[in-house]
Amino acid sequence: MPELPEVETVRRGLTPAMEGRRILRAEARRPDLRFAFPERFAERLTGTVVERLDRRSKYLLARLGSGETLLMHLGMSGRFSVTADDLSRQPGDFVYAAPANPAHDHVVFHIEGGVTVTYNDPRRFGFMTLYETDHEDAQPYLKALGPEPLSNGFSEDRLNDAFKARRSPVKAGLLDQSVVAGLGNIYVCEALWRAKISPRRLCNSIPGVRSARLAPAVRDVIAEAIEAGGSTLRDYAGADGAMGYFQHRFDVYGREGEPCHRCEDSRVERIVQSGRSSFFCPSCQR
DNA sequence: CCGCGGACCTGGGGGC
DNA sequence: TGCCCCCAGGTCCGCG
Repeated sequence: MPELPEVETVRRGLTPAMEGRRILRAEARRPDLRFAFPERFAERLTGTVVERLDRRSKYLLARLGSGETLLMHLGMSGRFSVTADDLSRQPGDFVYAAPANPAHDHVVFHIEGGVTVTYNDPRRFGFMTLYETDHEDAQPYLKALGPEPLSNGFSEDRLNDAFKARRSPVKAGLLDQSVVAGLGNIYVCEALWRAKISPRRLCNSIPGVRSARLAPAVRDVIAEAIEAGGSTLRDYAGADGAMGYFQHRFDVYGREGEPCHRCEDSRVERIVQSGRSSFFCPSCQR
């Protein structure tokens, strides 16, 4: 579920349920997700107001009145559901259906106004932690992140700098969160298709004409995916947490054996790179 | 320092 | 129907 566009979609969905509201009670129903929860986790959340809900890369950052930030990562299978007494009455408000298996409801926030936000994560690759907001520069998960793909910090020049001395395949280069933050397997495959670059091509051969195609391809696919996710918020109820409808616009991801959308005489191939599937058109991606 | 493979978990789908 | 293997949107750690 969660690359940058999905996490941004979740952020927008959770905002009306959480922002400006007090957490009356928090429950951690087990001692850990991927990692142990921090000391007194539930107690530190209880009674504080969520002043703002931010996102950095694939991390959700709840700014708390206590001076701490609650950092949340959805891993591979993390989902939030929201139930509310009154939220669903407002246009644009956001209510997720309850997830399928309550055995994996690991964290529950009881929020003022009759709102309940539940974190469900079957695989438990997600995690949550708390840190002093004033010390965010030292936060280990955030410290090494590269620029947001939609920010001014991400550009053709940025790719040139990051890739010129790098010998790994560009697929791995774009998955490196210190190069550009927030891409995952799907959007890397899609961006490389748009830029007509083979996932096997080495990073150090990207600077130049290919960076000039790749930077806008990354930006465009992320922006379009956010747009697609945002426009289908209300359809999430009862469905997979954050797919939006961008899945119907994939050009290569999950399309092994199907025709390339650019060259009709060629079919999408799947290869494995660093243990993960890469989908690409061997004809137009070089 | 870099790059890769394995580990961490559970569930769904396909093949037999 | 049951079982087994493969696959999955992420990240960290240890090895070479």
